[in-house]
Amino acid sequence: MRIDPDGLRAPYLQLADALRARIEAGEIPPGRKVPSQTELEEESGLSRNTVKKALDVLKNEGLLVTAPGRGLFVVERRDIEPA
Amino acid sequence: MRIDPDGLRAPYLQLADALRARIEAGEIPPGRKVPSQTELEEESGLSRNTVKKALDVLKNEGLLVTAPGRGLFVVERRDIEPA
DNA sequence: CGGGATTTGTACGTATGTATG
DNA sequence: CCATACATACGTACAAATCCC
Repeated sequence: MRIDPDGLRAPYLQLADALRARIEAGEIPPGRKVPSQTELEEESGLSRNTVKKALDVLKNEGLLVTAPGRGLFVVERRDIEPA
Repeated sequence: MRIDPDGLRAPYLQLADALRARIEAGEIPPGRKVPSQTELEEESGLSRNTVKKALDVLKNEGLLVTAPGRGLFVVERRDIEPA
């Protein structure tokens, strides 16, 4: 999960991109639980807040949904369609 | 800008609601500069991050755009239509 | 062009609340 | 009751863009 803190693109966007790629590549199946925020923190070396910010992007895109106390889930595939 | 920190609705959502109402009521004309984040902090009594989170909601709704170094602007009215 | 003031963007650390199991 | 996991909020620091003198 290489994140370059000095890259042109902000780290939270790099993380969002990386996760989006993994989801769209089918690496993380729909309806499946995704690595927890804590795991993503460790994988990426970013802070909790920054990880959440990346997840916010993907939630806004409709790719992910979060369930308090349960985890992070990939939304059923319905291609690209915003709210 | 009464925000109830103990309300059922999270403060950042209360602020987003309040701003949305002011925009949709035409109180803040399109293309006009909106109170700065610092001003919104003072008006609402919320922290910078929380104000920004409220603004993120409205930006995602397409109601606002931000311009670094310049400020916050109400988007030209094109009714409700996401990306 | 320099430099300060203003304003938004990004990031971290921390504390607390809520939901689930 | 406890552990895990996400949600909200505050404070802080620094970067980048813009504006104005």
